[in-house]
Amino acid sequence: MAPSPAPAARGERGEETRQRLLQAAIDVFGRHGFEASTRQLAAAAGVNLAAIPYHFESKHGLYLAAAEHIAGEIRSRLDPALDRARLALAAPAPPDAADARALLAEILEAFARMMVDDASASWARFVIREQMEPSDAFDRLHGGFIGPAFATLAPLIARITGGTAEDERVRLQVPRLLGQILMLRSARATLLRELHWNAIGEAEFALIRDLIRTSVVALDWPRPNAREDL
Amino acid sequence: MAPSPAPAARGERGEETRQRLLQAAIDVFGRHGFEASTRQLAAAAGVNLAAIPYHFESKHGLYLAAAEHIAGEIRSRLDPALDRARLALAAPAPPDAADARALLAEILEAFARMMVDDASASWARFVIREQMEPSDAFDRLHGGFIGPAFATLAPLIARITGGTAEDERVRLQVPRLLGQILMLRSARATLLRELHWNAIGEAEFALIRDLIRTSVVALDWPRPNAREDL
DNA sequence: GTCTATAGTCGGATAGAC
DNA sequence: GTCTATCCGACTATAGAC
Repeated sequence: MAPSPAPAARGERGEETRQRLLQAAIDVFGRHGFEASTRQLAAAAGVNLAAIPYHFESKHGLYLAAAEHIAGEIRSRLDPALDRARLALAAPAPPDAADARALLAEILEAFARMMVDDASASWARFVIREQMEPSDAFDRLHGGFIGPAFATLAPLIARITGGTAEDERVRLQVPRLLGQILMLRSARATLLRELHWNAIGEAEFALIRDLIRTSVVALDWPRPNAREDL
Repeated sequence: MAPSPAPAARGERGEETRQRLLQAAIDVFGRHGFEASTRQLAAAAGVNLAAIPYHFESKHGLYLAAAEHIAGEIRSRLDPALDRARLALAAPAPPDAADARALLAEILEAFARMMVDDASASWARFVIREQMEPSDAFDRLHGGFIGPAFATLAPLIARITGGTAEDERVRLQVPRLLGQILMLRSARATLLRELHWNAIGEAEFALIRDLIRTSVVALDWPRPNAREDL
């Protein structure tokens, strides 16, 4: 019944154990899903098995904590680009289509960087798992970063294509654009094999970035207000 | 050491048990990954637990058999559209850009149908899992349908955008286009929540189809040979 | 706060009756 | 071919020493 003690009440040693478990949990749960064993988790973290129920109440508690940690990490990576867009959208003079395209391209590029980064491989797996078969952890992911990101992207796209941020056609562009970047993880094995890549380094990322920019420019085409700029 | 008997040697009852296990395995493995328990699998199939090692040697053998079955199912769904494209590409007069666009749109639409169909939910989960964390089952998926599909899509896109099927920029378009459809599963929870959909029915699919067609038309833009047709 | 030891349950695979 | 019964190792969680 009694939850684990508040972080402030814990010593430094305890806090380190907590952090190690959290990091390991993201990786191991990402790879194996919730079915991963507590032994696996404890071994990966290099801590004792009994530390899991002590710090997180249960394996399930650790799972939820991992989801929240992921949301925080992702938000910190996307917020710089998202905040620039938020600022522009809230300004008295909202961005024109060209400005909106530039802001959007920046956000998508930050997202792609994340999908390519090895350090985020485990987060991405965790999130995609929850997308396909949501558990109660999905609420934390959605509230933590998915919802806020969507709320910024929809009006940004509306500035480019016309229409409003509530229009279904506009809103559908958000997962469409993100989906083609998400494939860097959700179709990674195919990508590497068919393009004969061993990994996604800077040279490969340059091609991906070009593709993103092109798809942003193509957003309002074949609509009449398409432009060659950006 | 001795593998399970050849299908022909098995009675009708045995063959039915085998099929039930295969169907259940695709669903249960898709949901829970390889960590799903044999008891879960047997219960879902409505057969005895001991039938798994009998028919498939081991849980792992059942997993591989499930991968092969999935490849066959997906191939049978995509082949009608893919074969039309193969025929056109092999013809003495290869398709022009407009024809290629129409063929491509058909293939992508068939793929989207599959991603939306409830019956294929379990296949899709299984495949995406293998993409993120490939096991030896991925080879069967790749050989079974991913490789052949890629081999047709790359030259088809080359006819639209210019360049050759070996060009990295052309090849990268394949996972990009498929990725924005794959999101129907890999980002399904977000899609439903943010668009306030309960499910993806015919009305919702119509919007998705429009988006696919638009993205095919936009493929060779801002290149000079973009056209307003299709 | 972290450890070892252990309780109680569930895992995959098999043996042998039918 | 299918079943029940069973082995034995791995599982989560807890108790209690330190």
